[in-house]
Amino acid sequence: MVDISPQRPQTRIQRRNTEAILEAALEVFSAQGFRGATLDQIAQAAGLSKPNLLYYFPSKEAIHLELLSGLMDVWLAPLRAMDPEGEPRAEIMNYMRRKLEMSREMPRESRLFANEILQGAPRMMEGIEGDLRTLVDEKAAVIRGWAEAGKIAAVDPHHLIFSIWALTQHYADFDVQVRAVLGPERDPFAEAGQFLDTLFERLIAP
Amino acid sequence: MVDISPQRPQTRIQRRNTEAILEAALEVFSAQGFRGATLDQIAQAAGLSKPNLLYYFPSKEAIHLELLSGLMDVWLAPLRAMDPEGEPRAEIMNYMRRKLEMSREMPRESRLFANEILQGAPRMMEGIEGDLRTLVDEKAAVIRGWAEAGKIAAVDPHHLIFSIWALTQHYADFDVQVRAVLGPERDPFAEAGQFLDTLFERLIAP
DNA sequence: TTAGGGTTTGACCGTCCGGTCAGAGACGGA
DNA sequence: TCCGTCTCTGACCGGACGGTCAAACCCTAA
Repeated sequence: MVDISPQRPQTRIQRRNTEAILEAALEVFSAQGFRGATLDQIAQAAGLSKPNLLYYFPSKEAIHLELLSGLMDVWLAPLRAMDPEGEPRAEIMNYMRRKLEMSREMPRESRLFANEILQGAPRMMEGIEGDLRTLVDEKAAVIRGWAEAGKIAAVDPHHLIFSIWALTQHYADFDVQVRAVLGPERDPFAEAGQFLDTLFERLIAP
Repeated sequence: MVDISPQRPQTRIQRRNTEAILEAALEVFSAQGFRGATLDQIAQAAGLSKPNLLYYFPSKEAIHLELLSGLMDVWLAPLRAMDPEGEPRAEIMNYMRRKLEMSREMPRESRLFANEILQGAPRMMEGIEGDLRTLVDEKAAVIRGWAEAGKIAAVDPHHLIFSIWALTQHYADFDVQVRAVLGPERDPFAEAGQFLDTLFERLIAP
């Protein structure tokens, strides 16, 4: 029996294999979408047989769900880290930079997320309407306070956050398009760092 | 025999049915992705039987391809319309506004496109590396000229275009997330119009 | 009205794919 | 060494799905 309960008294083999499976599943799901991925692909990428894979997870859906639920926290960490007591412009710029770095370091996670939202977020709606919305509203209130205090320009806080998401995730989710347009010599993420610094400096400067 | 050649001497029935199929396919593909969509779903949405659908198109892939190739031109039209002889700031702002309007009026097309790019653009690469790249490079050169003439701020033209894509398409592709965060009373697209006007005004002001 | 093509359908096929199962191997504690 | 549990596998199942086909239906132009 495999124990999927919160605290897992796992053997070495269990830990190694579940990790390999989740890693492989992230690779495949993010590249093919849920429906496009097959258990055979995931099993092969993980170096296991399909029945063996199903020994560790009860179903394809369970693997997907495990990835998504694990992702939510990681994904929101940078926003959570935005400090209401910090220096307003630095806090916003740092949030944006952390988010861009996540796009560079974790493009597969970004695409997994994008795939899910594109399909109408059938397996994430509760998390989005719950945790995510709560957190965004909370941070939006902080930003609004900064704007009212004249520390940053008066812009809609929710859309400011959306613009950070859109611009940073674009470089991960549309990577192939960006690279195809820029050509092989240019470094999208390095340039994006420069460009987005300029963009947001000008947007939030009081 | 159905004629799919460039100029089609179609009967009324043919035109009606191929249109119904493409409309239905757009609905289903954009919501489920290529792999997630089934011919039965498309046929049902089009009000036809599956074999009848396959009388008009040789395969699922062919329908998808027809949609994508038709989409490319529509999608790039606003950028094509950017006039090198026009007033620089107005041209850029109008391009952004047209793009945002397309996100509002054609969210399914936007999601179809996003789905394709996310999967690595297996069926669009030639178009992206060809037409799209050529057009973007051409317009980027125009924008660079405007910047060098001091008509707009000095920003990287390619990334300026990317930012317009990212910000406008975000409201179509991530619609469910945006609405879930904003709540049912707020109008995402109306607010986006305001916000993006401010953002790009500040970005490109010389 | 009727011949001929365009149009539609039910039945069917082969494959892919998620998932099951009985049992074989491997491993560790006593 | 031996036993019990954990781990792994080949063979298989049933449903979904893309696609085919022969035959029936219908529309229209002469």
